[in-house]
Amino acid sequence: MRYGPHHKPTSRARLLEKAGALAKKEGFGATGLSALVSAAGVTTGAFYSQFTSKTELLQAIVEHELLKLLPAVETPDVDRIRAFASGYLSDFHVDHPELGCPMPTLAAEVGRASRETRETFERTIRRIQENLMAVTGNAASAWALITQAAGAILIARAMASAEGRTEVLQAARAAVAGLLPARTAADSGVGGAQADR
Amino acid sequence: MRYGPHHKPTSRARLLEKAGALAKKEGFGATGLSALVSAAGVTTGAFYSQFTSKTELLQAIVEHELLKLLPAVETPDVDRIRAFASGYLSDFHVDHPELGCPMPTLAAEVGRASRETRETFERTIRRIQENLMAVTGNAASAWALITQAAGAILIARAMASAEGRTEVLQAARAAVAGLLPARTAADSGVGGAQADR
DNA sequence: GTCTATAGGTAGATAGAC
DNA sequence: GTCTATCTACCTATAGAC
Repeated sequence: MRYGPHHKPTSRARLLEKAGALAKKEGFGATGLSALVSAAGVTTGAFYSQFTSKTELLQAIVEHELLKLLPAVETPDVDRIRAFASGYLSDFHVDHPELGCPMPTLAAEVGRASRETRETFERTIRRIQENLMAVTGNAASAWALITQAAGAILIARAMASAEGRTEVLQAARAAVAGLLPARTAADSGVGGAQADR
Repeated sequence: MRYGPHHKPTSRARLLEKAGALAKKEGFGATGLSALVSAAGVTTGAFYSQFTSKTELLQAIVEHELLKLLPAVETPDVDRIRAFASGYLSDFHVDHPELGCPMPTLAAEVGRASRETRETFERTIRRIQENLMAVTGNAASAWALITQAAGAILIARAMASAEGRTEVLQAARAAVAGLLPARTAADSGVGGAQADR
């Protein structure tokens, strides 16, 4: 869907977007419902007209956030995937969890959540993995790409020093390169590629 | 230190061990202090005689749990590291967070914690990475080994189906094999290696 | 559908007895 | 050092007005 410049998103859409960002930044369980709904500019009354419980919100956020990653991997172009990985494994991503991937921030909480929530996670992450398969050529490398990238952001954020974070990110970039088809001798440029953001 | 059969651990030691297991299973922030101290068989009074706050407990748990991993990687023997990785990337580890590595369960919370807590994490994880370097031969592969393994457990636990979990673990095992020195043609056995657990 | 107000429960932390 | 009892604050969820 496309929206005009003066379109006001529904309460549900604003909740998914703003509460999702806050949950990624501060943790879902650690953030009170009042903070989550305030971020979206509404109150608990509006929230409970859209969701039946707080745990249902986690499920909706996980699906919404993972679907936002999908367009970036819907391509058979290896260079576009390389560029995306470069942006994913960046200092910016480490420093801005609220704008980034939900896996490093929320996957541990999903692992402790209801089966329904985990089914939503699995169904959606599979769509990402299937798209990556078109580039890696096999299922295992696509999964390894995902877990290497998510794990690197998870650990980089837990490090205190900028040097430590850089070491982790550099290592992950090299590992991801090893999981993707080799580059031809012709187009070997020196890094750069700011990726999608 | 070694203890005799009738040695009773100190309150602090029991808190680190039992509260650590519970925090890994249910999440640190999500678990109330009373549950954490009850798991150790003590009360809040005993707790506050050992720690000044709940957040200080997280820091102590992170250090304690990471140090428990250290002996397993204190070897230059590639086969022992391979065996350890096999146990790490197992169904058992996915199913028993309370007995496993603190990174997949607690790293996201560490990333949101105080600088002091993150410094403790970085200092201790570096000791593990330095030991792995003796086997991988370079710093980057040692980091990539860590982030690949932790990321795989993180994502496997968020999956709903046994099939999904198995796919993720298998992919990670293959990726880890690619980061370790190649096996000689002589000793190529078919998997197995139940590892230390 | 969304607001305000509030119910009932539990959180982290402290005080005083022993 | 460790217990029990308790403080204040905040939690999720609901009720009733509009």
